[in-house]
Amino acid sequence: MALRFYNTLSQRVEEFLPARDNTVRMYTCGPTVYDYAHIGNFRTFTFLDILRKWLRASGFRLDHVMNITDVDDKIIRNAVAQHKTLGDYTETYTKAFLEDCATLRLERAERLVRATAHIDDMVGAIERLGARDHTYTSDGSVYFRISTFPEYGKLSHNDFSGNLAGARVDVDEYEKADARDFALWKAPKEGEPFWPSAIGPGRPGWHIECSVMAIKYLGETLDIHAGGVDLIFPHHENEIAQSESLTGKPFARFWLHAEFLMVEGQKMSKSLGNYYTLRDLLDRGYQPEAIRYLLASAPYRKSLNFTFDGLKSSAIAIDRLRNFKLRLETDQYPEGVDEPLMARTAQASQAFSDSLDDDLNTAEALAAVFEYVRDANSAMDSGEFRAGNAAAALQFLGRFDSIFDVLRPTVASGEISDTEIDRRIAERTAAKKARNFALADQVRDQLLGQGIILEDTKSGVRWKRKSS
RNA sequence: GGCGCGGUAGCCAAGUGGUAAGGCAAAGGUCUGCAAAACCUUUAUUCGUCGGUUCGAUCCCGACCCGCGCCUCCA
Repeated sequence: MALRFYNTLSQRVEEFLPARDNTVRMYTCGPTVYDYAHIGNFRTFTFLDILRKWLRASGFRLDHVMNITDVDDKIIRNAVAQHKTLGDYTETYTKAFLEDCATLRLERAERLVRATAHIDDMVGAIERLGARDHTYTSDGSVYFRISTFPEYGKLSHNDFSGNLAGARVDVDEYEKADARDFALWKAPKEGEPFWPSAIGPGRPGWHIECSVMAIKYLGETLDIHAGGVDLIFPHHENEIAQSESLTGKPFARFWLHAEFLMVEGQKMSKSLGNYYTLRDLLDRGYQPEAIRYLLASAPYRKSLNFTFDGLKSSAIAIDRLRNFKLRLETDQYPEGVDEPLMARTAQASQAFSDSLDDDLNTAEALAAVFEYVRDANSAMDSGEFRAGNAAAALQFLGRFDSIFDVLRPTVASGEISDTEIDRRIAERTAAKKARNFALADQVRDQLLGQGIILEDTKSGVRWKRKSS
């Protein structure tokens, strides 16, 4: 089945292929580094990670650019308040963001680009827009005049044609000709940092960085542009207006947007006390893999209800998969293959792919995996399972984990070593042989106290590190 | 008000015009020195409400109720 995505622009599911040379040129809106990122942010970034991995699994090469917005009103406000330079202030949160991404096993984009490293490019683009009469200057700030872009609203499917004439009362401190016009370049206010430039001193507006950096690195038409649904308007709409006014070409072929995350059935907000950063959850003892699993388990276009129950369920679900893998690796199977079981594995693998091909239906893909796990466990219990089946099952599990990436435990430093564990297990096995079950149980309990779970099986003892 | 998304078992959550995936939780059972793991059985005659189309609707249409997002910088 062919890969297809829901395209916000067309409001339909469309088959996806990159425009040229099998490389997907993708731009995604990264964080504004004024604070630690919260789990709502990571819902979107986890979706992007699954997207990346599935695109590669589908045989495409990736050229993915993600921006770091390191200049904006909040950053300036906080940096000024803390008597820090912009760079010093944003470095802290940029670093924190990259650490958080690593914790959640989110792949790094091929290129991470910072807005402040592209000021000249932005100024140049604003000048070119000015040369084509798309801009005007007011009080030293430069604005994009949206009445010069008739298609404005095509992404968010808003009809602005009736609103353009009568400008509303402006709540902004800046003077705009029309309420919908947006700033390309903002004149500095008292005490604010600014860049000198051919269009006067100031700093870039929010939207221009994405247009400029995307076009610079990926060309005039992207294959995919993605982000959270809240960016559809005005951010992405404005990007389209700028970019297409600049190039005369469609800015992006596919627009993908992740729905919002709820917390315990309510919207996440600081005032409700249900606002969590990744660090908050780790401090409470939740595993990164469980967080990743929960964020990835619902399809990206549905809002996801993030609950602490769900986090616990996710950890247990991961354990089920890890147990399965451990069993495949440690049990002894007779040589050969059972053909019906091979067919079952192939069928499950196909179902997994079909689900992800279908606009990244992760919930359905997981169902395919779990149904298979049950069937394979049954086959192992009944003795039908052969060595060849185990190899095929491990391969399928590997495919699953190359996308979901939750099977590898996050091991804390300072834990008991593998060799020490093996030594203790040998002790216990000897005790069991002597029918000294009291000693055997004592060893098992001691190991459990150190986070090691032992399991007696027909093929011998196997162990695993406790995950929750 | 405009645009968009959603309301499916105790919780999370897929899905299809033909009779409800999966995970977690709960109960019982098999296996086991005891555990653990695994497996089996049970748990929505029903998919927000009310109408309509249809031989048949959770899935299509209409109305209504509820929740969420965007509508000037929030993923």
